[in-house]
Amino acid sequence: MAVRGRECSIANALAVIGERWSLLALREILLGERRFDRIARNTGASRDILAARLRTLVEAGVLEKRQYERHPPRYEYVPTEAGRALTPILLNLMDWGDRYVTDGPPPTVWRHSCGADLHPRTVCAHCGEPVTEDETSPVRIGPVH
Amino acid sequence: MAVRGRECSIANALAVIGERWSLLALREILLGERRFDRIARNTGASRDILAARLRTLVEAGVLEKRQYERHPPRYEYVPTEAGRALTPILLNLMDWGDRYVTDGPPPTVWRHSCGADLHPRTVCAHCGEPVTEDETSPVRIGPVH
DNA sequence: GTGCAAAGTTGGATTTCACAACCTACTGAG
DNA sequence: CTCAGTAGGTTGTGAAATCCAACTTTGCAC
Repeated sequence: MAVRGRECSIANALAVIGERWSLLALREILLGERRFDRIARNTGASRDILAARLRTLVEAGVLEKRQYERHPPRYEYVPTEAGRALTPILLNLMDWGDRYVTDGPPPTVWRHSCGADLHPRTVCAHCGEPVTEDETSPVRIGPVH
Repeated sequence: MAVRGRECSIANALAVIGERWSLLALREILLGERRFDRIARNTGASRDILAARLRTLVEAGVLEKRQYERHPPRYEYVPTEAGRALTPILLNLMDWGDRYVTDGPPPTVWRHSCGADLHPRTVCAHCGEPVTEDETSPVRIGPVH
């Protein structure tokens, strides 16, 4: 898709969710918000840009636009499976922000079903050991165009 | 920091790494590239924007700019601890892109030190169980300004 | 018939971005 | 000595995206 640069699923993913307000809109939706006005207020995005981003996300299959009222027509945005699969990314992003950007205590805390406050850890699906930079290495890299 | 919208470490993180080319530059650096020209070519970013992004990342403490040659002055960019801590986010992003965006096989494959091809899984640091949307819930949410 | 709400769209000013060209300071080839 | 090449940017210009406020549409409550 990308005309230039390395062929890479990170670039492809960012083409879908990498615009400025996309991930914040998805954060609100995964927090349970469903409606345009509330997503706009809670993210701070301007309404025209938010409308464009939501349209992109629907076209990409990350969100579904559902009519919940016929007269007058009213719509809500619900995450698809692809949208729900972004939860780990948002939690890792929040954790990184808590550690390295936000001053003071974390503004938002999540709880896991086990009862503990949720701190995400990314592990190798095969062996279960944590993934850190020195435990991983690229074995095949996408070509640069 | 953000004038409006929810107080949230996701927004704070995106203020640092959410610009269009920042994560792709970090991808190259975590793949081992260190030099401006190679990062520019491999990402496809224009040189002026890349220079601005790298400056932001250095100011934010994600990268360190190191002089490796005095005459003429030459610099390389190396990740700090905060930069290396982005590895799980990039791997999760790549995995999501592989699954939901990229057509065909994954362009880039990583290997974990255990020997297997690396597929990241995000788990609860406390109990080790996978983190999915229905196993998590926000318990305290940052206020909206 | 006035006010309110939801879900956007429209117009205009501002800001950012992309692209090519240029600059500085060296190195190596001929 | 001159020319090409490399590294790491900066500058200028025009195109594109963004921000903001106001407006629209459809219905409901008073």
